[in-house]
Amino acid sequence: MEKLLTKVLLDNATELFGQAVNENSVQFQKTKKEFKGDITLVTFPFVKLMKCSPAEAAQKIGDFLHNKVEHISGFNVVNGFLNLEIAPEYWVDQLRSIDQNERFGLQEADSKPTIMVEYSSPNTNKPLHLGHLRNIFLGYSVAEILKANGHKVVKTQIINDRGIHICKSMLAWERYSPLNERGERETPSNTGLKGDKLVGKYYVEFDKHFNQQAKEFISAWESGDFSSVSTDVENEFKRLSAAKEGKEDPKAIAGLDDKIKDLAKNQTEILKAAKDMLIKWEARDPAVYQLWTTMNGWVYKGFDQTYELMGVDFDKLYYESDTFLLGKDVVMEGLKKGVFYQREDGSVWIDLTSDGLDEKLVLRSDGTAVYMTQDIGTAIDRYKDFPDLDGIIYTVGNEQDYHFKVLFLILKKLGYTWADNCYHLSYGMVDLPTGKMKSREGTVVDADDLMLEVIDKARVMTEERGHIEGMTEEEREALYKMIGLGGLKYYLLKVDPKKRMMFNPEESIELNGNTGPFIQYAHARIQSLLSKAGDIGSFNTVVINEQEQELIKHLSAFPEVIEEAGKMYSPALIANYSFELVKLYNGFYQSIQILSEEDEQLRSFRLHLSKNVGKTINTAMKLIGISVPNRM
RNA sequence: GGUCGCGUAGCUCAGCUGGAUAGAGCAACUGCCUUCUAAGCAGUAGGUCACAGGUUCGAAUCCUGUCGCGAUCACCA
Repeated sequence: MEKLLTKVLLDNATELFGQAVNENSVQFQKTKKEFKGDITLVTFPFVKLMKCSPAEAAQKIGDFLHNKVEHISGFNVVNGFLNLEIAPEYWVDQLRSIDQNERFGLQEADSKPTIMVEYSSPNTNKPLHLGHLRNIFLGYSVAEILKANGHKVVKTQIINDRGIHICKSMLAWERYSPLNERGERETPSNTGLKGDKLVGKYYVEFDKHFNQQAKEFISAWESGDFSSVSTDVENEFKRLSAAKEGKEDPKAIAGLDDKIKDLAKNQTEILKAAKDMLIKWEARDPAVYQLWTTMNGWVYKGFDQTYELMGVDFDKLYYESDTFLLGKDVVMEGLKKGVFYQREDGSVWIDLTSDGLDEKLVLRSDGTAVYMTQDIGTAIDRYKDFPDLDGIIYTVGNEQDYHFKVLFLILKKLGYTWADNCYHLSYGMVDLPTGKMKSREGTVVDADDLMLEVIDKARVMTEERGHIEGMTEEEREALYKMIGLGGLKYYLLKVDPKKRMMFNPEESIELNGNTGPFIQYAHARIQSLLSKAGDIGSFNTVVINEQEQELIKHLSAFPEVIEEAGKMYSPALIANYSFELVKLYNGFYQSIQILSEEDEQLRSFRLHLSKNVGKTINTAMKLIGISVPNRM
């Protein structure tokens, strides 16, 4: 309707305004609740052209549209705002066409270019935590939203399966894992621990010894004992300690203490051992490689379990161990082309100062790759893997904003025009009421624990309410899972992804208000209603009330919401839309009777309306990865 | 210190490509289940949109500055 009205105004601009007008000056908005009408035109932009007061302009345009456009049944003017009223029959027609469209809101599948969405990039030395949950749910949802917009989507994850951090877990496991009576070290099968948890446990174990060894160095140094370190280290320690003298600012002192700690850490035997292991790994040392394969295997099994519970999947997996060497030749080519430059020590850099950024290293002086090198190579590689790829979306926290800014800029400078289609889906960190999540302080919320907790909470609360008689044990378990995870996903996705958010454990398992279960409940009620109704018949002419009209109006907006959510990469728009829809429906549901309505036409209309609200809830929730029950 | 982001009700968040009297949920308080699922509905109360300027017919929204919070600025990943 809005498009139609805009077109009518533009087509008749000369007659109305005396000259052609820019499309941007035609501003429609939803009519505010307190005024009569459905759609409102802001008339201020036309006042000058028409050389009259806003009220007169509105009156004139209102008269014109009223006569010209079929469904405009009336209008009123308030403060220069033209509130247009749309005939109820128009909305009834809208409902009919929504009803006939099984894929309401969705664009034709695969009608738009292919987009890759990378939405998980776990390290294999630690289990997944709450931050990963936001990341993964967000990326999964955006992938689904893009599909709904007609894009072909390749879901992917990059698995960080190599590097010093993995070696740390490996080393600690070899050194500190107790042997059982059969002489075996701990494994997932002989401990019953999930593989990622077991490996994570040894990463923590490494850190413990690591810190202990560093501490020993520092106390030795503080007592003047430098017997086990080089004079360079000795001098550096003395320099840092001297710098601390006389400093008042606790932050500055803490910074220096950190540097001292790093210095000590670098001297530890255990870190050196881990580094040796990494070198052996890179040389494909059979024993190290074997250990690496085994332990990563445990982790993947653990991750798979977590992903399954989360209800997410991937079309293509990338492993860093396969890709970490990529990009070097591209850098060498870029060097020849003059995109990069080489310093005396042989390291390769790019100067981005003219773009307002810094100089950035892309190859170390020893010729090895850095993170950036790898990312350049990997991106190019992905376009080789998927020749019809149009863009890549990287779902990564906003702490890496700078990295991606640089990455895309480099790709562009290297001449890859598709760099413009790469997008960093940057999301804000998740905070806890107690502050930031810090692994060192043990305040990290484990993904598995959290999911089991919300499911358990859903169980307790569902049993309390007792709508589950007659359900099998399996059905009940599925329901608890649906509600618990629905609540958690909704909680994490309802806020704007770009924003830092607060995770309140209490609120995340709430069932009332703006929550997943609230929306699921509405769906269950609708299904219950429909199953009691039997044949829902058909309707021709009905007189609908304001609530019904508002509901249809809101339903009609669904396709645009999906489109907007796709453009903004924002599941939050879908969540908020759904919440509004359910609030409107609940108001309607509670204020009228449906099954006992005597007017057959009206009864049928209301059932159709309910059915389509249910259908839309289902579609919308699927887009944010949430399933909806028929009973709860 | 440079760069980027954020600051809206007691709490958590919408609204931000400028438009009417700034909206929800939670928490608090009032009502509503002999009637389709009360995980619901109706209502009351709660605001210097961090602060100060500027642009505009009109600013929570755009610009500048100040304050506060966060991130980032590695031959780490």
